[in-house]
Amino acid sequence: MAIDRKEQIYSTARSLFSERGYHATTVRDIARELNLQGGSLYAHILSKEDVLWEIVNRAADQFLASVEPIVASNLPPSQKLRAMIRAHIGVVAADLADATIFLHEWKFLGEERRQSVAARRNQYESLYRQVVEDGIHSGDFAPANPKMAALLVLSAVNWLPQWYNPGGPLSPDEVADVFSELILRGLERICTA
Amino acid sequence: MAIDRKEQIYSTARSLFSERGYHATTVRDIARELNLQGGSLYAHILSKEDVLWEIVNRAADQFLASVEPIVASNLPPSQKLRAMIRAHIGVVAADLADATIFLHEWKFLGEERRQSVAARRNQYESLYRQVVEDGIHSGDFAPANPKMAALLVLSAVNWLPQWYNPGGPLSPDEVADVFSELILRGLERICTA
DNA sequence: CGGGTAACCTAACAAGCGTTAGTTTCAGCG
DNA sequence: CGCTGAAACTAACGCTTGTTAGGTTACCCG
Repeated sequence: MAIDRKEQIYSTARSLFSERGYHATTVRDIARELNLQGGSLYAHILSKEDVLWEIVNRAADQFLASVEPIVASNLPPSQKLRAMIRAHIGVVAADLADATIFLHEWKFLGEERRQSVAARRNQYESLYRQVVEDGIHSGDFAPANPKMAALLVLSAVNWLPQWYNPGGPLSPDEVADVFSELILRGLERICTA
Repeated sequence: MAIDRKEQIYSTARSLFSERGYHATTVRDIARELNLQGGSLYAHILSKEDVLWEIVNRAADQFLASVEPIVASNLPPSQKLRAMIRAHIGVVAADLADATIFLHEWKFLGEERRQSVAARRNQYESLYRQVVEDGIHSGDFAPANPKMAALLVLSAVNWLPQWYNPGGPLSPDEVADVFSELILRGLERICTA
């Protein structure tokens, strides 16, 4: 049985880091979950921080990879935004823990690594900003404040891990569609009888 | 000079807990900021967790107190929602640290206290849900999914502490108005030429 | 002036942390 | 069978954690 202990460690760490937070999770906690002694992990990992680093980076990869092709496509802005929200929520739903760690626990990396993650997070957010700005300039969107409009979208998708339950009544795509509709068309009844 | 050391401790803890997180902040960190020794704090506090408890509870008070009178008023739903968003952002802007701790660090309280906070958070969120549902039932809002619509509003206000800078170009009220407009009227240009 | 008290310091406690070194176990293979 | 290597264990390291006990300072009130 070619069990990959390293991956098991990452997987366990993902659960615990996202549940309790990085600092409240000890190396021995992770080991216990795998029926190991604390020190035994160091046959597979270099340090606790390295584990966090690997998890955060993989999550960043997932989010960026899911959204970049959509930005690069030539869909109209509103379709792009819908597709991006769908893609993002798909990634979140596939692993809530990854998303939580990517959003919150990355702060506990060392200076250098933290900056690297901050850059990728900014990169991700700027993709949303870019689509919103394109939509406003092309006239597809109302002449809103583009920064604030992008922030509204990002707020919606970034807050998702705090409440979304994959076993709940709405599928990831359904959640995405409802949010897209609300963001694009608004809540107030102004155009219909 | 009647300096209230207890309040100074709370204030320092607020900064540090919100910057580094509860577990990454040590009692000695707080003391150092006040030119004290670690143990000296215990003349004023009972435990580190008690400090967190006090901070979280005060923040919960602030948020609830700012929004409850609006819900109880007889404004139309859309005006209520605008006023609530204004009130919330006002509280956030008055102390970003409080908001961050209220949203994230409360999880590290002991079982009993954590449940008490969870209840108050639910109470707060249900106020928004209630206003949205009223608006939908009265016909002021489009017949959207009320849970999701409330979640969109809550996402926007809950994500605020992550990006809002009180020294930035937009005043709290301006931010609130822009968000209100976007949420109520939507981003897409559908009713205008 | 003198006694009390609140605030602080020093020093230490037990427990827990991330991490390392040395040793044991055991399957795979000549 | 005996060797090899990986993977686990035990045991400890140096340090930090939250917290406490006991002594010292300094100020208020009679």
